[in-house]
Amino acid sequence: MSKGTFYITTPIYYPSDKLHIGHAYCTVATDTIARYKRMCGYDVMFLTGTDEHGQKIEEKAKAKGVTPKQFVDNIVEGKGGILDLWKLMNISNDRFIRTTDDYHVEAIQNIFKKMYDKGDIYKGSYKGKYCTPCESFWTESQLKDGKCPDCGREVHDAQEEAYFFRLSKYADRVQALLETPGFLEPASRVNEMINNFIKPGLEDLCVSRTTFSWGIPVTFDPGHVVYVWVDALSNYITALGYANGKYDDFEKYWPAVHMVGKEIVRFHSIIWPAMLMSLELPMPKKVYGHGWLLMDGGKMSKSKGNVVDPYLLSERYGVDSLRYFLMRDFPLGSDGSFTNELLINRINSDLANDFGNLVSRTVAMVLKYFDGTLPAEREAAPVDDELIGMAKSLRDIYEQNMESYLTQAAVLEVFKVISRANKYIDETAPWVLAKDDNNRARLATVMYNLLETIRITTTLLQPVMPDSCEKAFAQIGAEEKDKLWENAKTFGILPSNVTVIKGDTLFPRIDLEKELAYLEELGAPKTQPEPEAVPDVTIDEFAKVRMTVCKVLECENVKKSEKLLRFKLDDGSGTPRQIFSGIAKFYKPEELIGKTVVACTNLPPRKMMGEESNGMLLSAEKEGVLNLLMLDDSVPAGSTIC
RNA sequence: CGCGGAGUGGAGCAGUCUGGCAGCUCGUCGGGCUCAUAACCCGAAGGUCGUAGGUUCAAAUCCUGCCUCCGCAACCA
Repeated sequence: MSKGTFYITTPIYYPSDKLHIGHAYCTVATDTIARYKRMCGYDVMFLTGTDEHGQKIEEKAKAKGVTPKQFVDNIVEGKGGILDLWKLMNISNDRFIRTTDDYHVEAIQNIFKKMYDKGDIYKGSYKGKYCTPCESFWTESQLKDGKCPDCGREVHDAQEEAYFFRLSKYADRVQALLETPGFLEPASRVNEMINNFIKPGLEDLCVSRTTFSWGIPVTFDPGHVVYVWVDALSNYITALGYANGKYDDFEKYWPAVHMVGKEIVRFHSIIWPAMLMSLELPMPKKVYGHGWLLMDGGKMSKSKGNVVDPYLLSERYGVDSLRYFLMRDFPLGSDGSFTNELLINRINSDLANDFGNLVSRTVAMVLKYFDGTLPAEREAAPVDDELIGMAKSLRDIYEQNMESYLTQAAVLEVFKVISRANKYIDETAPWVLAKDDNNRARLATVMYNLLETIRITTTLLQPVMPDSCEKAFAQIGAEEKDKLWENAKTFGILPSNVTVIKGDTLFPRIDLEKELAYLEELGAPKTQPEPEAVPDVTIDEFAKVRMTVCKVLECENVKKSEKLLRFKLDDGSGTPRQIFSGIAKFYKPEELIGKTVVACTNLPPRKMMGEESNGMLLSAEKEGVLNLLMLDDSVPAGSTIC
């Protein structure tokens, strides 16, 4: 029965925070494809996991006063954590990899060594470009006007050593791979990758760090830890047992289909293939860059307070409803906007009104007219043909779409048939047939055709809504064999004397107004990041901050920047001080000239839009609106705040 | 001239490659039905396809300019 193996992966997520609906979207899409492939008879390996190393987690853990491992353990395995979320959302991953797992660590060390021995990883010594305050080093091309891209300060020749991967060596082969039809989808990403990254020239990639320790140590050079690329991307092969003894599935499942967000297409379609080339392994079968869910037209982000909690939505409206919405409303390859209203409308119209209600009314009629069990007699009519025809041809259309990762279109086709079935009920008017006993055979035929249509559509909806389909099957009296893919293109699989069973409402209707009000109320506090505990500051620490009263001498917009204003200030020192401030949205430059403002003047200089900013103007902020702190003009420039 | 995406009835989208009566879902209005989850079925209204020009017998579709929105990048100390 097995058609062979199929290996599909999600990205491994970075557990520095709770996951949001965007992560859930990607994972549900991958899960749907994995379930579809299993249904078709493939031996599927579906992998997801977490990428747990790196500076950011090290810092977050430190701020919380726990070890990095404790920190990620809590986010991954803790209550309401990532594992809980995937369990709740019915994600059918076969394996879950954490980059802190022993076998992965071991494998990475082996892989690193292997690439080093081959000469594809070499120890580099910089000509320069180290930023001491940031403790970061940069490649020549990363520098902004020759200065640190992070803080804008001067960099100096660094004697820092680091390991590099010869990415440049594989540029031509990577380009050829990118141009291979079907490798990177949607195809529009191909040009983006080639134009932005390949054509300007690939530079060798720094693959080790010495500036933080939360990572996998380089075995032959303590002090270095493996940086994200090798560590994270390799998960796709280490999870199969490559270069480690934990599993032995590499030969069986590799190569993979990688589902990734469009922001990380670059790493998966350029760096990862180059690494595989170095390891002399086969290329991934496909990299699919899916779009993003946008909130009210904008990107989802914590700072915008528009992060949607998949946990909350799943629990309130049902996992399958959420899964269905994600697969139905968004074309996989492009962005889509997420709103609560769309979600609820979709659940009501498609799931409650069309699908759920079809099952409900059909089962109710079989119960009412035949006490639940159909008699064997049949009487066909021409009106049956269109419905039966659509139901029989549905599987092929569905398959075609699913094979092209057009999950949205596949689901849409299923619902066309569901709609047709609802129309069929009107056309045949079973309640009229039921009035005359002579119509028994005809009535039974109508009921049977409906049950069969439900069986086929439910079969095909299983990858998206596994639990609900199970419930629907139970109601129409389907047995295991009736749920199979092999039987989804045949009409007449249910026994002619099938018995239906009344069940609970599959998808209860949702009161739109009420729920929107509820979500809004809940959303406000819920989407705000938990207020970080504000640590106490000693008077000594506070005294370190030097705040100086300044008069605005000049103020102008910075060209090509929508946020920045450039200020020349009289800080009482005699030489004008230049400060940039991101308040262009709230003030016109001319209205600020001559005003008395306050600046923090002992911050290190910072490079902004190519120029130096020497300090920070103080503003009052609430809900994203900034008000520049202005003093009475009688306060002289150069006064300090104390 | 940094890179890219998008502007189509009230909302969300398809159609643009390969010109040929402007389509889908939701919403609104009218009707039908009573098996069903106030559901289902039928019908109607509603669009100068962002804008200005060009090519053509014919443009949402091809070409040129412009406007607006969004994402990346940058930046928001």
